[in-house]
Amino acid sequence: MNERHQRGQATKRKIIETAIALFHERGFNNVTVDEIVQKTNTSKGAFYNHFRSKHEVFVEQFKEIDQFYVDHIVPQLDSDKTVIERLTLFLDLQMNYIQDEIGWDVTRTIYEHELSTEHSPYFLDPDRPLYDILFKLCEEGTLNKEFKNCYTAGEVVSLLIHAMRGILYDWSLHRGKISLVDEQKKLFKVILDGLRAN
Amino acid sequence: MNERHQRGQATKRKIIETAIALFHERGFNNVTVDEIVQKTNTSKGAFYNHFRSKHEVFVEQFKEIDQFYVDHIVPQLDSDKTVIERLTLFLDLQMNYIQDEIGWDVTRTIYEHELSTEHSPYFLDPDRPLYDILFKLCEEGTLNKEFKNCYTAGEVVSLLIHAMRGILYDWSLHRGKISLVDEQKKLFKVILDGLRAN
DNA sequence: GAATAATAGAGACTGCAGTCTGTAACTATT
DNA sequence: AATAGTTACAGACTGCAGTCTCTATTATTC
Repeated sequence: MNERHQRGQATKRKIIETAIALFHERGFNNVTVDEIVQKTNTSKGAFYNHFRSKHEVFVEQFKEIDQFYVDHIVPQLDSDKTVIERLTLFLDLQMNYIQDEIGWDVTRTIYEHELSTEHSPYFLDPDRPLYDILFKLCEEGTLNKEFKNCYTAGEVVSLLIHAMRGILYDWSLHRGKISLVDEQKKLFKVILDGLRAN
Repeated sequence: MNERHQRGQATKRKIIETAIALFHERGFNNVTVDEIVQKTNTSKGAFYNHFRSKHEVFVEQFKEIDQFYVDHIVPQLDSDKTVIERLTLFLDLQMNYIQDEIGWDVTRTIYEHELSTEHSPYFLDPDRPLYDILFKLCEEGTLNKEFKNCYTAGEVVSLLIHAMRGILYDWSLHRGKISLVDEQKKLFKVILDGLRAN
């Protein structure tokens, strides 16, 4: 149960790397599975043995996003700051990262695929680190009474997630021609103003 | 410039009606263009003469939504009320209509395909009645000083649209298992609170 | 009204994601 | 070590959206 498996993983890795490079170069829709397969000297059989769809290769890249949050953003959230300040910082760093490192085409592809009926979406996975990060922050915010007391932590998280989705959706729809970072700043300022206890 | 054109329009109508009925019956993805074409005794040539894609036929149905806004919601917006009250009412009636009459699966399909089309998406059509409705309301709101004076009407519309997209996206993602109407109420309450001049 | 242009439509064809069947190389079992 | 089971992979094949070319009929121009 080893040598064969390892060769398999090597093939998978090779496909991921090649595919992601090609997608980045020319866009998801302009890269065919046949091309990926040819460039990696593998086959359709190999490809679909490791991935259920062309989209699924993207999920690999997408998981980097949450990992980045955990590794690089959360440690920067200085606990001297108020929860609202920390949320603002988190959202700002998050959107900057997505805009600069992930790009609208990858985001678009993920948002499209998550809606497609076939497989159950990663966005709804309750174990996604993102949800945990936000929930902990919001919980602290409700305890601190930073938020109006009619909102529970869970409700605040839901609101923020909805807003995030909307911004990222529209940014993808506009093919990056609106500024994710600017739009995010405006929307979350309003939302956090609306949540803040007076 | 007449008889031929009329026959063309009749064909187009026949295709729309048949297609929408089939989509409703078995879902967008389970209906093929070949089937539509066969059932209407037309051809691929006819179909793609009238529509640029299969999705475009589907959008016809979605356009009803905007028509509904114009015909049934806008007239209810009593101008005695403040702009914020009118916006709240508009959003409430809108989401009720989408939840009850359009349904999450149609919404999901639209949201998915708006991201995927090569052609420019209906959502970005600046002539969509929705944008005009919202803009006029928000413009009045800024003139009235109902909103904090740092926001232009255009910015307020953008915020509302982002929020709407996020809510509808998540509702579709959850396959209607969250209440569109409830989530909408919570989110827009916060946003309008955040926008309101003190 | 003859000649020319325009276009609704027919249907064969292409491109590509995803499936299906087969196989060779490996692993597990006895 | 012989046999049976497993799996990474190959590549032919299918299904379907969308394109291309061609035609027949209607509109326009002189």
